[in-house]
Amino acid sequence: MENELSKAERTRQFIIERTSPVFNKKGYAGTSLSDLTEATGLTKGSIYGNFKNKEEVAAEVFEYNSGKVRKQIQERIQRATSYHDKLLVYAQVYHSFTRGDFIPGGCPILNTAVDADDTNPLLKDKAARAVIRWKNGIENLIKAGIEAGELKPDINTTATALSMIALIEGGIMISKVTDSPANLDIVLASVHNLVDSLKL
Amino acid sequence: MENELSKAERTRQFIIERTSPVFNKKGYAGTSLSDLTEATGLTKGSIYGNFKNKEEVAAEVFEYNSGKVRKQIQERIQRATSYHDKLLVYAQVYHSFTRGDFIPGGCPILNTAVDADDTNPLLKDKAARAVIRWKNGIENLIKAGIEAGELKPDINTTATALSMIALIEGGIMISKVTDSPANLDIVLASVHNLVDSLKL
DNA sequence: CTAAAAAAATACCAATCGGTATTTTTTTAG
DNA sequence: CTAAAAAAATACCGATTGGTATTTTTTTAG
Repeated sequence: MENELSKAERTRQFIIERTSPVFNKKGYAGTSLSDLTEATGLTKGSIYGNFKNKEEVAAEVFEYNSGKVRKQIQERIQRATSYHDKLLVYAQVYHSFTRGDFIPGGCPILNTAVDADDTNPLLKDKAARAVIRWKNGIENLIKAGIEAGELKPDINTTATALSMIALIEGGIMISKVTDSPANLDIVLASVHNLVDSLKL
Repeated sequence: MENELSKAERTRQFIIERTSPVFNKKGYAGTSLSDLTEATGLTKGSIYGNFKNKEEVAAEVFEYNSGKVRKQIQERIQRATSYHDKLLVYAQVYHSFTRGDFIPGGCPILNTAVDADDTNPLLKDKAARAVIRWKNGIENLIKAGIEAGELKPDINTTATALSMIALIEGGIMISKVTDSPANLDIVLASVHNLVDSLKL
């Protein structure tokens, strides 16, 4: 066998990839087993041979979707030279969100958080961890920027991080529901201004 | 008959009131007909005698929930004397959101927008109209504040309105998923700062 | 108080739901 | 190439889904 991945690993990944847009668009309750068989071309027996149940597929799909966004952001942050530019990456990456279909259905964190916060503890916990990780990432960038002498030393890091995330997620919600990418641009300009105001 | 409302009108309203927390928490697909009969104590026949289908109940429930929030805000805005204080009402009202259960399940606009934007055109349209109405309300307050000589004349009204809404809705999402009302307070403080910065 | 009208309950429907036991096919290691 | 192991397909399960036709009960107007 040439492939390093077992058949099981490969179909698991295949199921996750194919069903990821469905869960992100329709939500957990709105996605049925027949949606999964339709999206994959596989049968129920095959899906249940690779996953314990629907919830396990949804959980792995969330990790897949949110990980995709996170890696894209991390990559761009590494390429950015100043901490100011690193912080701007968030506004830039989410700009492309409402346009193309990098992640069909929009931000998986927003979708899963709202979908699961009153219904599914497992998915809620995963969404919460993603938010906290994101917050910590921004805070650490700001702190590093301060230590490097690039940013103002008196910044409220937590308030800045949470406000950036809130603006982005709220902006995505607004632009998606109003079918207006321009609305997201306007809100992302506020994120841009916020990041600019951190500079010394 | 003492009551001015017909029996049909009264049960219609009764069904809307009783099922409103269910739809707001579980979403459209996640709410079943048996959830509706359970919440009301009525039978399916009774519900379908008063509503065309599940979607019509959900649509009226959204109007009920979002209207409840809107009226609360309007009432407080009328009592506020300065335009600065009127704009602050938004931050104040949503503060109580994550605490008590004024609207169980959180902001109906956020919930319905995210729930319906890829699945239910009717509910999506209602959520979109609610967002736009909210945006126009803020814009009109700012314009009136400028004309009254209370606020800076060079404010970007659309950007300010959309950023306020995005901050509030994003903040609600964050605080609900992380089970931290403090996180909402932090974001609402940013809204407060934003409103303060509009003053002459 | 009564009779017509309206509302609610009962009983039912096919379709689909998430999930499992079993059989068939494919992969894998020797 | 072969045989054991694993994966996928088939066939099935009871429960629930949204919705309707019909009957019973309640409201309403005179």
